[in-house]
Amino acid sequence: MKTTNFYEKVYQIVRRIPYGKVTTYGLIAAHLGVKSSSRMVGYAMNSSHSLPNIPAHRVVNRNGMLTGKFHFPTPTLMEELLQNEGIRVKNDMIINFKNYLWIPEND
DNA sequence: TCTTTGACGCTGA
DNA sequence: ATCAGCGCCAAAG
Repeated sequence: MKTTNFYEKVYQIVRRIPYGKVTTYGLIAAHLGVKSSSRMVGYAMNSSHSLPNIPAHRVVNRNGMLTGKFHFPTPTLMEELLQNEGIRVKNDMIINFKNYLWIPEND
């Protein structure tokens, strides 16, 4: 059957993001083997609101910038959640982003 | 069925 | 180092 598991894969990875950690669209896409489709990852997240336990706020772009914050119920919710996890956000950007960066692995 | 969109990333100037 | 433009690929209308 080989349907498009793209979204499904993305959701699984995002769900695996540990508390206090963040990842990027590019890393997720790369993990799926389609690093060129980094945009699709974010697009998939758009539907993530339909599913629970999808910490979309832990997913940022490769610059560590909260690009998708405007897509949240409130544009401040995303940084609020991140800061709530101990991640410092300044100017919509994660401080020491690289320090909080989490890379999806097969565990 | 075809067109437009899109929470990104990279290369070139 | 900074700015701008193009490319990717899948999903929804």
